[in-house]
Amino acid sequence: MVKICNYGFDQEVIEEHRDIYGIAYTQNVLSGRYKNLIIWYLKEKNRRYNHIKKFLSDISQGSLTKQLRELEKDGIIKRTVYPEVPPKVVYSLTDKGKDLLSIIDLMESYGKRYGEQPK
Amino acid sequence: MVKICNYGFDQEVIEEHRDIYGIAYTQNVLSGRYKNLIIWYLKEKNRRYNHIKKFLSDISQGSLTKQLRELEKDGIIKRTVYPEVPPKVVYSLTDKGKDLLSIIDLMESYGKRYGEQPK
DNA sequence: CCGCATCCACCCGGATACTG
DNA sequence: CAGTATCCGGGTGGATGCGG
Repeated sequence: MVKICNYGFDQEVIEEHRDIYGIAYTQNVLSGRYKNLIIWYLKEKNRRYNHIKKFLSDISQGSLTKQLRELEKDGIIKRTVYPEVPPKVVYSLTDKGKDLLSIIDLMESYGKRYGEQPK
Repeated sequence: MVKICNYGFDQEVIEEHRDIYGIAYTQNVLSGRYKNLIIWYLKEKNRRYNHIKKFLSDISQGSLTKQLRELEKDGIIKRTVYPEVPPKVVYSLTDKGKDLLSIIDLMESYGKRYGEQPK
């Protein structure tokens, strides 16, 4: 059994289907209830912590911070602190993060096509 | 607070960012540890239950059945039962499911580009 | 304003045993 | 072969309180 991210596969399965590496990795980066919404929200422009918080209306502070830290750790977003009082923190997409936008854009158009339309 | 799939948003947020409907919907359809791997695996050809099981080497029977049922309920895959002994069940992608392949293909190439390469 | 630390609830997925 | 039924453990996200 070979470990790939959080998945385990038989050796022979891996040899026959090498593509699963890529899928597993991306799945890992995007796994998290709010991550693709955060990335999408940073597409238009950089955002401050509180803007993201208001956007994801029902997320808790603790959860938001966790998701942001993970995205930062994976190199998807960049965190910039302005040493002011009161503090100001701005999040922006890295190049690696911007490359995810094509995926999220597809998700958006797919959902628009098949999801229930808002009334 | 307006409910969209499993998310809650303020009314004004929704009015300003209607695209979140699509993202939330697609996220919902693909949420599940193994779903995009299953869809990708059905891309090449239709597969029997046990083939999928062997492909996802470390998934349990119960989990696999649950994921397949959800995908079926969302109209992503089709389940065909051949009334033989022993039983034979084949899963295939619907058109709605095939439309997800563009997303998964992008995930695959993204992961190939940024993920750690297998040794 | 933007966090961290802690604790907790819930749900997904895992394990096991059993059927048509 | 392809499930269903049941129970259980871990991890993710929620809630709250405190701090720079």
